[in-house]
Amino acid sequence: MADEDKAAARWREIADFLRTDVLDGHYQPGQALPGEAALAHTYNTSRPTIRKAIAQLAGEGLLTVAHGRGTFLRARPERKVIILGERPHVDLLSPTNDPADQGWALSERLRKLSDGEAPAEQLHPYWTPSGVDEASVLGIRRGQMVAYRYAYWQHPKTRARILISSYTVADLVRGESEDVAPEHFYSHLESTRGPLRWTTTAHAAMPYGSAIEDLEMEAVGTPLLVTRRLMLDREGRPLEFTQIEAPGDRFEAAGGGDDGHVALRL
Amino acid sequence: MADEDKAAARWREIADFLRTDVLDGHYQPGQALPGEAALAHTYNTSRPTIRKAIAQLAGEGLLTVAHGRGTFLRARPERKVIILGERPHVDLLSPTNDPADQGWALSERLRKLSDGEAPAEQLHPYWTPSGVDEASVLGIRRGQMVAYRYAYWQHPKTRARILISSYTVADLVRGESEDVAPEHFYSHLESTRGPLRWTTTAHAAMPYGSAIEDLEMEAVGTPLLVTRRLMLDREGRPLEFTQIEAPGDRFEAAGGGDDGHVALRL
DNA sequence: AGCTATTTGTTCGTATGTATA
DNA sequence: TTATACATACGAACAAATAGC
Repeated sequence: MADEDKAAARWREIADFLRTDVLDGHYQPGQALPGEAALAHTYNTSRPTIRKAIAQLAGEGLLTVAHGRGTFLRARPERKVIILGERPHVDLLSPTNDPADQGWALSERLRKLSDGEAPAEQLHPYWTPSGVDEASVLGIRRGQMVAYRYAYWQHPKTRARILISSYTVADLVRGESEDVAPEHFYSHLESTRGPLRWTTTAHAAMPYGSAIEDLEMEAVGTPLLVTRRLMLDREGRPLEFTQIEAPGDRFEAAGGGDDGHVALRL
Repeated sequence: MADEDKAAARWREIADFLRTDVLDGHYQPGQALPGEAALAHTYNTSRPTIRKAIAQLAGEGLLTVAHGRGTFLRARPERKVIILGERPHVDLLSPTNDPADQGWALSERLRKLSDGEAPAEQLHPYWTPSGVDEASVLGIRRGQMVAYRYAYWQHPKTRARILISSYTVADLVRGESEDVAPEHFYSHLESTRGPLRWTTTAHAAMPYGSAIEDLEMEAVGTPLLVTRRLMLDREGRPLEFTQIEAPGDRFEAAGGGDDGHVALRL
């Protein structure tokens, strides 16, 4: 008897209503939606239910919620392009590689983090045991040592941030008497294991932990775009990889060969 | 008196504890975590708070929650590769293009959706006004007509699904007397607007609406990997784009040129 | 097949804290 | 300072899915 639609949970219905409103252009980017209490009244429900619906849309990247201010339609920024598969394959983390050459700056956050040291010091490698991820990509046992380098870069105009990191199989750059200097990693590997080959991939994942703050991402609704360039020796064994982690709402990866309004070659 | 640290919300603390457990390998992929009631007791809190913490980790892609069964450590499937920037540029949605040639099958879901019609009918274009997204990519006014084609493909072995869709500026494939047949879209555009150029990009976004079910994605914690190939005429004007939407935990995009265990060329 | 216990899902009410204008 | 708006938290009740007997 005139039963309502059926299964759908109330918060899903409401999320659907709000999503339709948003996609139909009822709100302008940046515009505030009615408050939670108002919405609860409008839809004749409770605040927790409204909050669940809003959380859903925030998780879809459509809304952002600001404590004490309100809930807003999220503006979609233009995406910058990260170009992949381009030669020559420079070491983006070499101390001699200046981000300014690429139109980027070292991130403020990086400067703050490296309080006791000169900023450039950050580009020196950390010798550390490989985690499950790095080990899998490099085809080594988990725990085998790698040289880890990283830097946060920031796009001066948009202030968008990226994290560039590199993992090198430690054995290959540790001499018996003395380690290879990081600025010579690539040339050393080329001469000892070359000719080198490269493959580049892009994938997406959800960020967590410090990555969210380090890249200044919205905590929800923004995936991480990971562009990864793997260096292989002449026999196809992985030696190193450099990856760029970037907020998925502000960057895209492009195959080489087009004009490219941008930026960065991996 | 002996107040705890300070700022952090209780559910964040608990999420951090659980995340640490997961990343430290306290659980095996697929293994069930303690129930919500048990966790609430363990952490001396309420079930809603536990649920918030679990929802956070599910949103990070670490856990999956199954109604009536429990909460489980999410297994990370191997990623299949979508190759981009490769020639020749075939029309993946031409009726003459058989998914089986690429090692794929039309998705079961597509068959079900096309109940009244033959499955191949789905590859016929829908003439429809462009939405904000398509209009922006094609550089046309929102609402200007486009030819929309799509197909769901499924990888037979992994059962992973992708959505391939294409938007063509309608004016270019509508004759005065008769429309261009979809299997001749590409050759028609080549002859009227060629020589054609192409650019390919990949980006990430959060899925919503029917995409989640259509691609059989977990509702939370999985971004969408969108690989998009844009066709440009000799003057650089966009004519068409084909995009592949794929679950971000099961696919990655790769620049052409490597061996590739794979699949599909865009 | 059916029943039951377990587990997660939904919803409400309520109270209090914190950020912002 | 005050008002508004979102954030956190608890308790409770019932619904729905699942698994085991």
